[in-house]
Amino acid sequence: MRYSKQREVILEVVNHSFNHPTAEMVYDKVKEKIPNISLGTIYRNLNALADASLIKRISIPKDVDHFDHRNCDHYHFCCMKCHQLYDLPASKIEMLIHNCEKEEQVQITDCEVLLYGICKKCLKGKDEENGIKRK
Amino acid sequence: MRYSKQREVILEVVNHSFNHPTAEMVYDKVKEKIPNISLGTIYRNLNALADASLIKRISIPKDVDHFDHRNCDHYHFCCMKCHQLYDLPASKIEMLIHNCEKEEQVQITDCEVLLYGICKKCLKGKDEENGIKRK
DNA sequence: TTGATAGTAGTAATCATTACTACTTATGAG
DNA sequence: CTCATAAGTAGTAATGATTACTACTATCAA
Repeated sequence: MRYSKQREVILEVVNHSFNHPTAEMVYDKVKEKIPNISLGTIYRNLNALADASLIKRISIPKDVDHFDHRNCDHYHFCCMKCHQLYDLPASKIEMLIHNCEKEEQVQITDCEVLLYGICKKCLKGKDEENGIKRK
Repeated sequence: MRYSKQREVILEVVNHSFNHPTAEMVYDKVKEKIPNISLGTIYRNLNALADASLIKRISIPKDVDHFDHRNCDHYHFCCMKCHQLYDLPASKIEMLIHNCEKEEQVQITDCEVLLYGICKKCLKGKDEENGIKRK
């Protein structure tokens, strides 16, 4: 993979975003630095970066893909009321993966745990404060 | 939700499928019993059944949605080589969910664990035997 | 330096999914 | 039972996120 300014900025934007941005959201951020960037370039590079395991792609039912910087293992919680996506700390996942590799004789390279429910805010009835919504 | 023959057959097809069918695959199966069923009817009912928690929707990166009968808890393994989706038995998930609810003060209603890697068959170099492929 | 080729902007095409429309069916109140 | 109402359906059109295409540009190894 050869260097490009566009890809550098896209990676930087994802790495500095803590809201699991969609391609569209990355597009808006990158446009601030490269105003004439093409949406196709965003998609192509997000896919390339995810394939190269430099970022992570998160698929959520009935929603477009989100992307996430790839630091240490963690998992995700999706609120079914405000559709906000939250990070949750990893703890038991390593063991789960290890067990699975042994018992099923597969080789696991990646893991996505998605929990669904109602977030703390919405449980308190403060859902109207949240920003990110599903279409 | 009112009775319809179409929805009954769709639910029956999903419940008797052990290959995590897509809407298209359900469509093909249902057509054997109701030849003039509409694809829109399949989508509408799969969504209704998933919303009513009678079946489960599985979202996989770079793939269309799959559906699954909803029996006891289990999780999924997606082979990155043959793109086959496998069931894996649940074991540690309950604990993980319980911990998370306590620590994060959220209410969890559903859980999807997706592991990625290479399946047993593909590790043995028998990938050409597999059927289901991504676009 | 330079040429092969990966990357890009801009636009058109794709295709899974949803919306729409006119018709059909389930079902519950009378 | 019967019949009005509203949920469901088939068939088709529309949507919209994503990808493909094309002509141009930039990277970088030799």
